[in-house]
Amino acid sequence: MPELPEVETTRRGIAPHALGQRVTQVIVRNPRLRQPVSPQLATALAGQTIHAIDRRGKYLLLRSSAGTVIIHLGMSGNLRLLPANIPAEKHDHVDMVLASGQCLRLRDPRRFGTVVWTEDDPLQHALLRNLGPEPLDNNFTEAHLYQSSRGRTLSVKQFIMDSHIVTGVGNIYASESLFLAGIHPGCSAGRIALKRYGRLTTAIKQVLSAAIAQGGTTLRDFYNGEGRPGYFQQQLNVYGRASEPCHSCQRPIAQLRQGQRSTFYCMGCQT
DNA sequence: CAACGGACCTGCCTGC
DNA sequence: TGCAGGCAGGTCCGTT
Repeated sequence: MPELPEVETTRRGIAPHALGQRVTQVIVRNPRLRQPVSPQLATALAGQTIHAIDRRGKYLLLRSSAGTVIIHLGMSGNLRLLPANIPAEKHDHVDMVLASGQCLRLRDPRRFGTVVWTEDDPLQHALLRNLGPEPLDNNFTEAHLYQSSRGRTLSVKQFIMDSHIVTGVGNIYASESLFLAGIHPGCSAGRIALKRYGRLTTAIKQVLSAAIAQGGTTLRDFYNGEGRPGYFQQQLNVYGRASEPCHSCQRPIAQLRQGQRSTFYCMGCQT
């Protein structure tokens, strides 16, 4: 489900209500996520105060003085803040109850998400250590994409979806960014010139920023920390628009399959 | 090392 | 109505 804009939207939604709050209780109803919920989470986090909520790529970091909860929402997860007395539903796997009477509730039907506890520097955790630059930071540049793609034969779409190259760009925003940059998703990453990577870098930053401003993209089941959907789907140019007319040239949007994922692009605008 | 397919899960939609 | 098949916003792992 969530790419960087949806995770950032979640972070902004929960931060005002959760920052400075003490966690009174942690309820783990089902620890069987893609990797098991840390067994020590409930004991370690209870009694701690959340003093920062950060994001690294698609990971959320709930920081306390004793340690950090690292959360990934997988394909289908959401993290919402709601009154703790609202009954949990089928796929509500983890509650972090706050002193305010609200709770942070993780719902994840497919259980591809992750909830782990670490007492070390979370940025050095195995899940985060090798991530590429943040796409909205100044150290994400065309030079980085250009240099790290030399000698690579895979498609540029799969290349920018590799979190070790740049983190946070998922299936929707990869297609959208390539459309904005005018680059065919099947181009071999290693054969793209520096100048084109300049356009792609700009496009990625633009698309992600615009999506954050709209509260993310809600196709099916994304809701932010306060339970509201995003609106960026109204501005999608190619994703999910197979055979509909291109907003720029009117030719029908094409669809193909890359690495078991659907890709959408315009045959006229992207070369 | 890089590329690729498969694995992990459930829900929803389509078509027979 | 029931059932099979395919698809879905992510990432890791094993094999070549």
